[in-house]
Amino acid sequence: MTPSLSPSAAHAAASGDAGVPSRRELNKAATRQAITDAAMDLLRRRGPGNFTVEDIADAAGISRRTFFNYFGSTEAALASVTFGFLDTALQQFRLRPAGEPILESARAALVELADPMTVAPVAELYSLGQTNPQLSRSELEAWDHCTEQIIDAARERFALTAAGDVDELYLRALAGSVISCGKAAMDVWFARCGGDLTPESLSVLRQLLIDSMGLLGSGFASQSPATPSPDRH
Amino acid sequence: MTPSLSPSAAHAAASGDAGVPSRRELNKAATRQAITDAAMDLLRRRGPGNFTVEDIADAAGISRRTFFNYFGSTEAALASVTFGFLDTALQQFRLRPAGEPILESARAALVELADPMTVAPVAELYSLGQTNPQLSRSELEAWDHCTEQIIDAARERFALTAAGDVDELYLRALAGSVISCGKAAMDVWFARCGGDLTPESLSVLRQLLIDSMGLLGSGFASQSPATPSPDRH
DNA sequence: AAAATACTTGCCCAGAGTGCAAACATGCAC
DNA sequence: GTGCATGTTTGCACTCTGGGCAAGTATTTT
Repeated sequence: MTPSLSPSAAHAAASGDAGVPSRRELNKAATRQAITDAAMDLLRRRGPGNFTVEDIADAAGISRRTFFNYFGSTEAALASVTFGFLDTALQQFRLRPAGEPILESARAALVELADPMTVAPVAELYSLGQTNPQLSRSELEAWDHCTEQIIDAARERFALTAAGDVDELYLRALAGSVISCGKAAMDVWFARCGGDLTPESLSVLRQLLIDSMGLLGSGFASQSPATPSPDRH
Repeated sequence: MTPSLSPSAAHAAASGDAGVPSRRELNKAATRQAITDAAMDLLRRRGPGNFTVEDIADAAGISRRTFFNYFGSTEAALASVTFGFLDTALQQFRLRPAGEPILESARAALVELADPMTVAPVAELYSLGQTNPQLSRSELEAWDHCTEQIIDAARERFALTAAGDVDELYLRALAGSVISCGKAAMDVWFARCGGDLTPESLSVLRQLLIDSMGLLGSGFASQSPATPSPDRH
């Protein structure tokens, strides 16, 4: 099963994304994948903190030095899983129509995450890394990186509908809150379902994500303290 | 020159907080402080990434090994500054009356941060560490830690007023959003005022914090950037 | 085929982080 | 005070990280 790489198409490579992936690109992607696979496997079998970069490199069939050409640390290799996960949400967000209320777009994007194929690696990573500080730190970084990207995406969207400058505080506070709520939903889901991937469990996750966006959209008005609308000024 | 440590009071030491601090506790606190001071000083003078743990230890007058008895890394030593900063906000939050709307409590707690003595170290750390990934990671961790503590504080508060179980999703989504909004306000402030500590700059920060809580309380209702309160300067 | 380019690897080195045991400081009882 | 128990610091030795460099190997271009 050789990849379809006709000589006539070869020149189109190296450009980056759309064209036929060159041999080099395929190799790099394969190596990258081999590394994260090996890392996940070791994480599963030995637990966090009980294996070295050299172990990963050996398992992936590359040298230790090459590992560092791809990732700066064990955690970075594992976090690439979370990055992929959050990129999924981000892509969904970008696909939403520009006129849609932004929280609705966020809700739609987050709900896409409650899919077995998408959430499985992250669920596993989460339960395994729960105890490891190094790992959690990388996870935080991934969420933060996603926040930055949502800020960009939202800024672009607002630039279309609004004339003047966009309020940076609005953008950043909103993006941060959306991500925090998504994270909260995931946390509660893990606590409640333990990363279970059954349809019922995923439906719980989906509902939690929807609910968290609902809370955000209503200004957290509901809960016990009787004042729904905080009078500012 | 012995500190007022009467024999009758001596037994109360070593318990943790309120009693007369023992000699050991004083020494440890002093060493801890010496370390973070030395670390901040080196950060100022050499820039992030241009000094080692050994440099810090030398400057603090302790051995490298002892440094690691106090902090797990250079970044951890620097992040203790941010921890202190966020603890200030947390204490303020805990002091608010239990009946108060929670977003109002959060607003009040955050506004306390816009104080020269409190914000100065963090402003410095922020501007110096802006470029350094290691450092930002530790900052993220500090904010996350604060989120966890706010969750606990809010849970306690709700346990007083509400009878049954408290909704975990509500708690976590709210706490995360509050922290995200506080962070967003700080980010915008740094971008706008560059960590300046003049009264005008601090008043901008105060207003940003207030505005971000307003946004949160209103569910980010205004989609157009025209509505939120105008920047003042 | 040969030259240009990109990727891999081994070698080397400074620095991070940690277990251990000896030295040292402090607290407590007599 | 003396002496013992307990907590803290330090040096030592060791493994692991992370990255510069140059030689080697694969891929692409001419």
